[in-house]
Amino acid sequence: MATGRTHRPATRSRGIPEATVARLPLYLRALTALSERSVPTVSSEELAAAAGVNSAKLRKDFSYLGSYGTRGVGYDVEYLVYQISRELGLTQDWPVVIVGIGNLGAALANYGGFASRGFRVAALIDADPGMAGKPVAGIPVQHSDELEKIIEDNGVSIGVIATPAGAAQPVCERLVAAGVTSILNFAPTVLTVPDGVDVRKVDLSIELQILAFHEQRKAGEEAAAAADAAGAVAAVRGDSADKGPDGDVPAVMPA
Amino acid sequence: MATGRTHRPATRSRGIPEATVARLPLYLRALTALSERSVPTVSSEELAAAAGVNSAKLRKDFSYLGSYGTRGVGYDVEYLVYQISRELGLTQDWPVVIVGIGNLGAALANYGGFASRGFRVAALIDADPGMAGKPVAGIPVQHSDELEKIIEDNGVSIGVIATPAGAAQPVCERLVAAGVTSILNFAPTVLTVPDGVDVRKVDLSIELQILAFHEQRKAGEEAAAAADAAGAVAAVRGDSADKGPDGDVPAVMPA
DNA sequence: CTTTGTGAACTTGTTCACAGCT
DNA sequence: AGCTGTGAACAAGTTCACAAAG
Repeated sequence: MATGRTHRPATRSRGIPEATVARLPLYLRALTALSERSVPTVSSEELAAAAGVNSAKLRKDFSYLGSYGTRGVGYDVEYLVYQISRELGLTQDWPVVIVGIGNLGAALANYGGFASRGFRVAALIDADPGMAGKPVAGIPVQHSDELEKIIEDNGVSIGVIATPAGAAQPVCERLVAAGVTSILNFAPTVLTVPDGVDVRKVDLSIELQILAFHEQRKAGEEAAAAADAAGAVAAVRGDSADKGPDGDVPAVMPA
Repeated sequence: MATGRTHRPATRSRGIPEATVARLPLYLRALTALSERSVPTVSSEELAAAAGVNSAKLRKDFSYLGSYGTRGVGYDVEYLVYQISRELGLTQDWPVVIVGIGNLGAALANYGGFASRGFRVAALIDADPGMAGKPVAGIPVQHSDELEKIIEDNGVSIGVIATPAGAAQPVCERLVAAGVTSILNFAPTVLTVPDGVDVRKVDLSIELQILAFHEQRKAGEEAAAAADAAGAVAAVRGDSADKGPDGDVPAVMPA
């Protein structure tokens, strides 16, 4: 659909790596805190520490945006706040709808940091007619029949899905059909969308499972280290595997 | 602190890439759905589609776990569910505490998928004495004075932080001091933790900002494409930059 | 002398394409 | 014949280390 966009202004080719984009909000938050404390300038070292990354990465990230620092000095806080905000598109404000006003949807609607940075909750939508009209976070819930009309009237392009898993895909399709092109999905499902629509997912149980993996690995390392120290062979856990490599037995190679 | 763990059992060196680990929960979810529909086997192609990845990636991911498939046939659903569960550490169950029982904490406590897969909410903790004893999701909230005792008594190693931003770092430190080594952080702050402690963060406003970036880029592309088509030069947005490269002006290079 | 900005080296992750089993 | 498992090519992301700028 899009015309071939091969060239770009000579200045700086608009190819900010995805990993960098994902960190800009982090930098912006750290910078905003500095700005509130009226700190005028900050070095890559200090800012990196505040954002929890290393300074080389931060400098490289900023280099994709342009040359915004002063050698020997650092970065001007206000100026960087502005540049990053603009880069992220936060100088305009984005109306957002939240669909599915259960526990989570209500929590999201109440979330303060929402309105602060360029986002405005344009509507709360739920399929339960009993919810209609009830105010949540000061905004009356509307019935999902109104979904298309709300999207169009408010020019909404970002939708948040906080419905049960089963409802997510149909809701997603209605949002997209009505003109939404970015979706933040809290439902534990894979959403299928047409090209040109962005989906990001937030999934509690996936995050916990990743933590469990590392937690288990830590326990294994400990056991192995202990066995190492004792010079003993660790006990074999009884795994009922009938093929594939053995279960993950903490074995020890004597030095 | 850890003993040098350089060797490993000859079988299959325990080095599952992080990116693969992050996808295992996705595969597991798809497989569980198949299992519930009593589907006996599945091909990499089918499973990949269900998990929203491509089949080469899925096969490569599985190859890190071992050779669990059958050529010409596919993967045994039940068997894979078991292997992935074991790999993720979900065959044991993990007691979890949630600290900060506001809107979000309550929503998390009520989240069903929590208990289902190896995780058990061992306690809900809040700093407000008025909350103490109140049941949320059937579990009585306990006061934060009890935090250390709860962690130790229940052998909790995973903590979820759902407090306001300001409280997150102190809470984090108490959790870690009491023995927690994995933290899921919902507060919009960077947590600083000692080595050996894992932190994962879930941050609504970061996700929205990333979406806004892409949304803005889409709008720019559209405008540029339109300008292209018209053979006209797009209007210059009045940016008040005093240095650095120009604002992101959609310029056009005439062929 | 301090701190940025960035090529170049390195590491991690993805995709390709096909040999090897069943 | 069909589908997995995996080396090899490729792409993305990170870190190093230092020249250039103030």
